[in-house]
Amino acid sequence: MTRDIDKTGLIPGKVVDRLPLYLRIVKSCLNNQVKVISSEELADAAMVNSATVRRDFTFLGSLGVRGSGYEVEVLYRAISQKLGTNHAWPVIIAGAGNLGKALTNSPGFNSNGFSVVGLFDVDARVIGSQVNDLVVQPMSELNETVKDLTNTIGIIATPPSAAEKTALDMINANILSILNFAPTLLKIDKKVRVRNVDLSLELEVMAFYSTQAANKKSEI
Amino acid sequence: MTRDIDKTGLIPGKVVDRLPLYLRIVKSCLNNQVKVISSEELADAAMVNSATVRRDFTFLGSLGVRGSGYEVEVLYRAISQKLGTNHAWPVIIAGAGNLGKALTNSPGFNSNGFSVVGLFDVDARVIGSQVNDLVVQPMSELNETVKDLTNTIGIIATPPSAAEKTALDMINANILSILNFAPTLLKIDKKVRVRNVDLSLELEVMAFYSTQAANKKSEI
DNA sequence: TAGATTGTTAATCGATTAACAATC
DNA sequence: TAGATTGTTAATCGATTAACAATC
Repeated sequence: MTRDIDKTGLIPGKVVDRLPLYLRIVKSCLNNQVKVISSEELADAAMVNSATVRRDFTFLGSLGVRGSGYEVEVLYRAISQKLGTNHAWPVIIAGAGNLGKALTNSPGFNSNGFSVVGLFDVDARVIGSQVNDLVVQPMSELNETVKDLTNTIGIIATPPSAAEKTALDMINANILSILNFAPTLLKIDKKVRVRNVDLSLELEVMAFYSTQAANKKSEI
Repeated sequence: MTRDIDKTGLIPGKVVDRLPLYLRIVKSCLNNQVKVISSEELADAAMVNSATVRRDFTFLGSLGVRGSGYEVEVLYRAISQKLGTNHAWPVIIAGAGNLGKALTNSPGFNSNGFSVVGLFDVDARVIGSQVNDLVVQPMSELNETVKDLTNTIGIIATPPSAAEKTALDMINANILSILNFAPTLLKIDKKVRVRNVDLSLELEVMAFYSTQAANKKSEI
């Protein structure tokens, strides 16, 4: 995960990174009719320290009740609001290969306010094909599709070679938040918010720890 | 990205996280016939501080030449060795949906020593279908496929509901390193190295920064 | 020798957490 | 009032980085 954007001025990036995790836990409490949760319980579920939880929540205001804990409903609203997942986020995906299709169908991309409203590709062989309830559109239709939307988030799920051009097309369509799944560092205008997600990077880090473990075993 | 495994004792997790990035940059130098690179140049490419680069490299030994820089070839070998990407890593993927197929075809999963050697599913409708040069196998064949391999890495690309059982199947097949793409925290034996990759989490963090930016704009 | 860049020290910065007064 | 848990302080821990002596 690359840290391309930060500097909120207000709330530390590390805290922001934990909010979605808290949100997921709190939502499962909601589903299970749990009304109140303590920082200790939440900390257990999130695998962090309870002081960290309490400190993190102070960035959302004074939400808890001393002696009792946090009302789940209150937490849910506060975190959603802070993340912005309480309102709609249209998402468009460029690249209708396996990854693009996987993301289009992914529950995380069609809940919490997010919904995939367009799937684009340049390959004539996939344009027109059906994915879920979407039809793959040519990239040339991007502007038209997003022109009446606000705060559209663009996902780059193209091959690395096409990533840069795709980013420019998105910016041209006034998309200012881009999540890039192609393993390339995009060299684009700083006013655009870019987050890079590199799936194979995780694999290499995993290899490191496996090597460590294997070495340790062989020492015995 | 969750920090489930750490505690190398030797090399800090933050440094490990940067090694794959350095490796990619160094590899591109190799491809471009660049023989020597300074910490300053590398830092620029990786978007970190040059002192950080030099400090990170001390964990790999004393690799540089004062007054000149680092030999690209030397760096490449040292980082590959430390990460373990200098030897073969068999990878098996459970879940032959769009995500599983995307990962199977992903260059990052078929380079740097990694190669996907098996793709598994429980759904009779996809078992037997061809993905790249692999045929989707039933989960019941997992043990047989990996029994002669060492250091196999298992990828969970199943729906969340099947993640836990899949993890147990992998452990049963003696797979001790698991990369989990399902949005569930696996409750399994601590001897198994698990890394969780949550794609939608990134989307929520992105939403936060977009909200920030939108708010800032409306303040003007 | 002059110029450059490493490796390392020491300072700084930021994040985590133990501890506890405040208070439900 | 007794018990529990928050919100916050202060200590600790770890990571980053400026600065520079070492040295190619």
